[in-house]
Formats: sequence, structure tokens, C-alpha cells
Amino acid sequence: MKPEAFFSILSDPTRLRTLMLIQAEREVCVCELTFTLNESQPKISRHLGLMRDMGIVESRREGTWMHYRIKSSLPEWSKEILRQVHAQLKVLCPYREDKKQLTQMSNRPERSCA
Amino acid sequence: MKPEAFFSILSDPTRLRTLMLIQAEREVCVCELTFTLNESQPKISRHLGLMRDMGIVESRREGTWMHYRIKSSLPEWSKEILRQVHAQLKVLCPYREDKKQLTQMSNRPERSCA
DNA sequence: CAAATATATCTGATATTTCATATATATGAT
DNA sequence: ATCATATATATGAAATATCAGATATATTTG
Repeated sequence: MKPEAFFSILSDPTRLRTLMLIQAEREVCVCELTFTLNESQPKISRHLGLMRDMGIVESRREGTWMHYRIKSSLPEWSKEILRQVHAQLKVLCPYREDKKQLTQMSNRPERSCA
Repeated sequence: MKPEAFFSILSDPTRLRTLMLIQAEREVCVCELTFTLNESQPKISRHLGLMRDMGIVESRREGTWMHYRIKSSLPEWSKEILRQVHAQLKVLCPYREDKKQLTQMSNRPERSCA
């Protein structure tokens, strides 16, 4: 993956908020994202599909839920940049509020094996 | 500046190579970039103008030359991300080769006060 | 069947590149 | 000092490419 393609992934607010949430939580599912970001399900799903096609995230099915996380085989330079970006942005809005919002989801899915 | 707008600046190869070169050299002028990146002068100038309008870089005139550098008033989170991105990417192509290519420019402008 | 997730299509908006030309500055000749 | 010219940079306009969002619908699983 070329660095400019990697940054084009980060250049959309829905995708950036999603990735920051994944960095904070290790793993999130689609319904957690639609609730937390307050966006339509197709919109969330399309961005996740795009990131999966680009090789940034990978998915894991658990019943009807699809859990997304950072792809483990991602090159080290991009993993490190994601960590550094999260370290810088987590205190800013809306990322800080997103993390709080997620904890207030009533019917949040339980993970069998995170 | 919103983080997603910041990353959209990094999501173009010409701009990313330019910023990595600025991180390495502190300052570069338009003719150094057209030589090093082997791109047309209007293309380089357009991208620099865009980055100046977005508040990422600032320019300094020295005779006919325009020198560009990272804007000093840039928010700390974005300065730090630029440093970290450079630390990760400088060993990769084409950034490593760009730096070498710049040193081989014959009529490279001298700086009166860098 | 219901719930969760994925995808196809259309559409308006935006970004990028190129070409030609304009502007700014420096310099040598008169 | 002025004129002509060379060099460096910027920009307007047009052509092209790319992208995000909405709606409807399809797929997968329990």
C-alpha cells in the first residue's frame, strides 16, 4: 500500500472516527459504529468495506455481527502512524466524545472472544 | 483545521513528497521541487498554493525564488504527526531517493538566510 | 421471518492536470 | 536611469477524473 493511498483513507471523517475508535477499543462492530457516529448503516458499511478492500482492516463474524479491527498484516510503518495519530487526536473532538458515546450504548454486543 | 482535511493534504503523492522533503530540508523552493520530483512547474506551484491556502505551509520570497516551509503556527498535533510520518516514511521510496536527488541539483539556489 | 450487514446505482460535488499566459524580479546593454 | 530580456513563479480556464451520499435492495445468520 502506498502512503498516499493510506492517507486518503484517513481523509474522510467517518473513516477517521472509525479508525480512532478501533484504536481505542481494539475492535468494533457495525451496529456500534452506527450508534456511536450516528450515521446510516449503509454509509458505515460502505466505508468499512472500502477499508477492508484497501487492506487496512479485517473483519470477524460472530453470529450476525461483524467485528472490525486493524489488519494484523498491515505494514509496520502504517500501524505506527495509526498509533501516533490516535495519540495526538484522542483528546480532540469528536474522537473523545465518540469513545464516551460508545460506552453509553444500551444493547451493546458482548464479545465471546475479543 | 480538521484532521480529515489535514490528511487529505497528505493523500496526494506530489504533496506528500513535497512535505517529506520539507521535513528533511526545513525549506525548499519551487525550482528545487520541479527538479527533484520531475514534475511540471505549474503542477508544483498549484499544490504549494493549495497547501498555503490550507495553512500547512508558509512562503518566503528571496529574489525570484519562493521558499516554502511548514507554517510555524500550525497546531501542535499536526506538526507532531508530520514529524512522525516523516520518521516512518523517510526510509521508503520514493522519499529516500527524492532527498538524494535534491543534492544532485547542479544550479541549486543558495540561501541567504535559511 | 427478523436482525444485522452488504452492495448496486445514480447523482451532485469536488479534485487534479494541462496549457497558455500573466506577474515579479534580476541583469546587461545603452 | 531605462529598455529589453531572462528566470522563477503564479493563475485562469477547460477537460478529466474521482468521490461521497442517498435510496433501494440483496445477503447472511439465528
